[in-house]
Amino acid sequence: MSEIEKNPRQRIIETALRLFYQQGFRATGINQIIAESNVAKATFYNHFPSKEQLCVAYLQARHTIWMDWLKKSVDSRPTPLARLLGIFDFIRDWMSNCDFRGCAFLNIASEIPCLDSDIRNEVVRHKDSLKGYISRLLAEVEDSGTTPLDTDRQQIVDMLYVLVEGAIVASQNYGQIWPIDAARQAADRLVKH
Amino acid sequence: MSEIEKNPRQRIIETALRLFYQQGFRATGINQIIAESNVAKATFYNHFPSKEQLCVAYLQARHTIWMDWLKKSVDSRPTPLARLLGIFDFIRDWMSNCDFRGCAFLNIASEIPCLDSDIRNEVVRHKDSLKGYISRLLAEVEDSGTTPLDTDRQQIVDMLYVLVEGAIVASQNYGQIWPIDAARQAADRLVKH
Amino acid sequence: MSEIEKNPRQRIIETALRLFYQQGFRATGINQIIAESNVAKATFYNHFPSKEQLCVAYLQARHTIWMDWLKKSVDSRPTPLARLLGIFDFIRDWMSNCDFRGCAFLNIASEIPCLDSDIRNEVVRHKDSLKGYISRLLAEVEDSGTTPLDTDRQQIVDMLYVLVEGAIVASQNYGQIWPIDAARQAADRLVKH
Amino acid sequence: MSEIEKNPRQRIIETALRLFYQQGFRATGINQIIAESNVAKATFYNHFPSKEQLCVAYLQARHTIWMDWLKKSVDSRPTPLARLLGIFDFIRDWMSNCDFRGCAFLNIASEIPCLDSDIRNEVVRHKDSLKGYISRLLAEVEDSGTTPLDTDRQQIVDMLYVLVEGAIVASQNYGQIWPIDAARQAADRLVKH
DNA sequence: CATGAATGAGGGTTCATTCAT
DNA sequence: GATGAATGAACCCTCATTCAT
Repeated sequence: MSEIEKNPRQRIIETALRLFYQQGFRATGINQIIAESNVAKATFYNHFPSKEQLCVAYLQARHTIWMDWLKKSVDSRPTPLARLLGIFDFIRDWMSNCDFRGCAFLNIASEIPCLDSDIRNEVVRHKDSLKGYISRLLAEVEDSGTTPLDTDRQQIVDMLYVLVEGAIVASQNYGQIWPIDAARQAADRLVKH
Repeated sequence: MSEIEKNPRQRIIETALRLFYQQGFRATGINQIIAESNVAKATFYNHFPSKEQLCVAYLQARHTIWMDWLKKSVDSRPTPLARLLGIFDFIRDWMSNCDFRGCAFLNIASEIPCLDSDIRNEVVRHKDSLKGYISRLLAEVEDSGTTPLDTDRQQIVDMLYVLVEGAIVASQNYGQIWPIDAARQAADRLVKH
Repeated sequence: MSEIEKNPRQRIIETALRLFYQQGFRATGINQIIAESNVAKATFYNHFPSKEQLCVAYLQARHTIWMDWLKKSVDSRPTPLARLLGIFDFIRDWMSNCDFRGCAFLNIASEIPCLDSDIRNEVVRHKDSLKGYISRLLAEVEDSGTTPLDTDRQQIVDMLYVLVEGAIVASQNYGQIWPIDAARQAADRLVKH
Repeated sequence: MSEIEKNPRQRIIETALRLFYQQGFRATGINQIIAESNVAKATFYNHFPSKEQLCVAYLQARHTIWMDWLKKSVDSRPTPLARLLGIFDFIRDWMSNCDFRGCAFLNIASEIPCLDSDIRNEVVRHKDSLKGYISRLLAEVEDSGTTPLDTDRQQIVDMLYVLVEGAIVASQNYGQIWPIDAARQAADRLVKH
């Protein structure tokens, strides 16, 4: 099925997935989006009331895609601990393949200072979802282990989540992999001790 | 000394420090900068060849200011360990006071995907400087301790740096303090064990 | 009968009566009209070939409504003279209740400079009708009076009509009632002397 | 001096005087204005912060021009009464020459329903000025007359003002001269009796 | 060295209308 | 007869930058 045969909304979303991520929100004009989506300007505005709302739809689509990537990668690991740390292995692969562009959500959030906006809400929802996923992976580790964690599990989750964020942005900043490895090692220690 | 008496370059830098940080790079127009700097448009371009170069100067100024804040806060702590962990205490205070706007450098980097640009280089320099500072604080902890760290010191530095970045961006995302506390606790553990 | 049960054409006309009058012709978009009429876009164009033709239908509907208002008000007065001057009393009430938005027909005419258009023709027809009504009311005054007017009746009609128009637009401009009172007083004098 | 040599602001105002009057406010796009003014788009916005503010400037320029026309015409009449009624003679000439486009101020007001806007304020100022002028002309008639008016002068002024407005809009509506003559005749009677 | 005027490309959005179904 | 999708031109406005003075 050629690109042109898909419905306009889908074409717009796919273009947004590419351009918003690679160029940023403000750096990407509506004109470029409609041009590369092969869509008339009014058609765009029939589907999305504003650029901001397209951004919300973009983040929702990105959330699904990225979480699928993550889960698929994590599920391929053999043990609960490998799956938990597999988050960092996935981030390693993903960051290597995205030219170290980093997290689509944090990048957008950097451009939108206002905390209570539809866009920022979508970012928080994504991170909540990620944190929930970390929590479930950690629970599996606990269940499988002989010795229980000596710390409140939620505290460990928070630490792991912070390590994930740090790994992403530090790797993005340097355009290098080592921050992810450092985060993985730190996570490994925090979980084991 | 009234604002108007300062030299134009300084007024522009101060305006940029405010606007670029609060609004973002692309969201801040040259017109707003020159208007709030009480400077003629051509005067601006006499001092800065482009908006991008102003951004570089902005980041350089911001680097000095932020590192001074950090060091002043850290220096007030009594022990080497308190100073090392004091980084997170500082971040707590700072983020509470900046409306959770987060790191000026990472925010700009999110808007500028191209890795090899003057702006991104300035961001890396800042983070290198921060990492070096962490390294020195950790060295003081080591020197004062009875038992040496059982890990390569640079590895710990990397972990701590990643925790710092994670603390900042996670706190920025949620508009809340808990990620900083989680990072501090993780750092505490990593250093002690 | 609920709004939604009326036929589409009627719903469109009623929406146009509201929006064209309150906002103006050009300021009111087709999209707003179809949205507030709960009508599909193509349904609209099935009933009206163009926005301009909707405007014609709007003016025709407005003519009926406004003349009914006028006549109902005038008919409630006891004497021929009271009825003639009752035009101004009606305008007083009407302008007070329409937020001084003024004459729907003159407002549209202001937006459509071209004299020979369907829209402008509709405006002229309305004003001819109004002038004819004034003429009939004046005839009743003449018939009831002992002394005939010393001037050609049509001349008086023209003067009264001009006073009516002046009362409306001056009151609209100022958002005040006094021009209508002034016009009434002038009409009173012109008829009596 | 060729058109192109005048300064941009003046060229823009002159274009606005032509286009806003002939086409209307909303019907005239900024693009047409800048094209016919031979001005770059940004140059336009350097001189006028918005289309609305250009409209204000347009009305101010129009006020000066129109009042000058009026006064020059009135001043050429021999007696106080001829000068007072000369207002209608001027309107006759003016309306014949403007293709019955009518009053620039009332036309704009028809497009801008909101009473408390910069534009509507400018309209009111113009009409206040016109009414003041009528008042002064009437005062001269009174001073020269043997018998004083048996009515409060301000009441007569209001009537005359309403007649002027009615003459303009009725003539505009019909594209004919007779409403102006009717208004003149009514004014004549009101002043004499 | 400092200035205000001017630029043209592009920003996001809405317009009245037509089309296949 | 009724519909929702799609159109492209036009809307008002802002952008970073350059120029003559």
